[in-house]
Amino acid sequence: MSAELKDFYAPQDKIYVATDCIIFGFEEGKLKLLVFKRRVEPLKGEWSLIGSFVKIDEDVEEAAQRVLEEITGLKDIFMEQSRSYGAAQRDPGYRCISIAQYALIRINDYDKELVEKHGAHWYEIEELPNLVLDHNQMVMDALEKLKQKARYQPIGFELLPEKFTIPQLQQLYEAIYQNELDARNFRKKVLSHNVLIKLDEKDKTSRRGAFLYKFDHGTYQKLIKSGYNFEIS
Amino acid sequence: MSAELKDFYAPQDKIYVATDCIIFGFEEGKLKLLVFKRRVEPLKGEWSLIGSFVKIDEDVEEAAQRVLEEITGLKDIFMEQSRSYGAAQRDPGYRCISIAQYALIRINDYDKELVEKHGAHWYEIEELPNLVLDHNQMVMDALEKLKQKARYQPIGFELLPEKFTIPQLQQLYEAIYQNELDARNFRKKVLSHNVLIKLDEKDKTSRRGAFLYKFDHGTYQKLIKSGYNFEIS
DNA sequence: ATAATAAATGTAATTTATACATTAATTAAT
DNA sequence: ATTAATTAATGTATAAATTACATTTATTAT
Repeated sequence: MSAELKDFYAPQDKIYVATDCIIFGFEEGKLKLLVFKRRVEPLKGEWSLIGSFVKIDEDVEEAAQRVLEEITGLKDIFMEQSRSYGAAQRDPGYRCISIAQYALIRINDYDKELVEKHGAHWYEIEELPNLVLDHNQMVMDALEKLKQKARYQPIGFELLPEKFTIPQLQQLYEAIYQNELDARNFRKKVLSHNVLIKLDEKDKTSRRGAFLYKFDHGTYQKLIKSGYNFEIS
Repeated sequence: MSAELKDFYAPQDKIYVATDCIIFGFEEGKLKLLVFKRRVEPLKGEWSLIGSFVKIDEDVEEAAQRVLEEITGLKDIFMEQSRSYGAAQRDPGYRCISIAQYALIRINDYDKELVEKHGAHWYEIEELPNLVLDHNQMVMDALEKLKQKARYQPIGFELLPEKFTIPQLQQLYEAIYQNELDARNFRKKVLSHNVLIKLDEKDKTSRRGAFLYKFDHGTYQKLIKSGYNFEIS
């Protein structure tokens, strides 16, 4: 058997596989990121994304969901693969590749308690501290993917409470796209897709109060099956 | 030390990391994919993407370039990460995750000779055979990424010879998008970006002959720096 | 000289995106 | 009770982009 084929049969180089979670949340009109104090040397105590090594009998997605559940107590969180980071020298400790996945979660007080127990902190995306290794790059890449995805699929709703107002939705898109949108044009556009259900309730955090809406998953599913394009702004 | 932290310090589960190459080419107006006869059991002799295990001291990108060079003799091929495949049971042999990368190469006779030596074959993308494992899925996903990318960045030129005609370019975009385009509108649009240089030569495979163009990398670089959007159709 | 082929070209109609200012509902203060 | 303050809600005109569509031109083969 040739050396080449032998390698193929019995490859010798196993590598640690990790997954790191870019956890986005939305609060007070700001896009936020959940970061953690690193618990191990080297760089112990530095800010870091949360991650885990992938276990031998575990899907990579499972590993990420496991980590998220440990931290937030939530199951079935929306998550998308961002990309993998495979540079040989990316981690000074081990040879370790990482598959970055971004998660969208609804921030609420319950989450925040759990989160604090893990020494974590919600940072505004515009005010992130330095993170260990290539984690800042991971955040930038994931944000780019989120921007892309949000433009064509209504994943933004994963970041909002079930009931939300149009101005809240606009703030969210402004935070994701990092630019301002015209209120009239925005409202026209999102309502034109007919996937929002107007409720009889109002959110009363402003003086006048704004009507609450919810996302119509049923209509949405029908529309995507018919090839409808959900471009927003 | 807690069990959790100990795991973190000395993780036990190393995993084989592979990279698989989705190699696109363009010939006779068709988008094509380079596939190989699998050389090892199980599934020996079945059609497969080409790939390799990533070596312990090798970047994942390096591994893919190494494989590509072995097969085609070409260095510095255009390549983009598609996504990773991390299901625990995806490969019946080993626990192995794979990072799929798609490559765009200019098919020519020289390549084809080298390629045939490796038991490979250029299949039209519309007529792909069954591939081993999750490789058909990898192709579908990579094609989707290629479509996305081609819409906003002129990567299609990586698939064409240095000199090409507008009708060839149109055929290429039709093959990638898998739909037909209007010749007048297409020409207007691509020329409007001012990144094509018209040459004095004609390609004479048709009776009338069509003017050859080349891509103006310099102007392109300037334009992207100024934030220009290269949407094509 | 003619026929066959594919390249090259312009315009009008439609759709989509953009810019922009006022009125309406409600609460807090007096 | 009246007024002021705040933010939600709304329409229209203009500009820009996209789409649909048919004829002429250059060249080669007969």
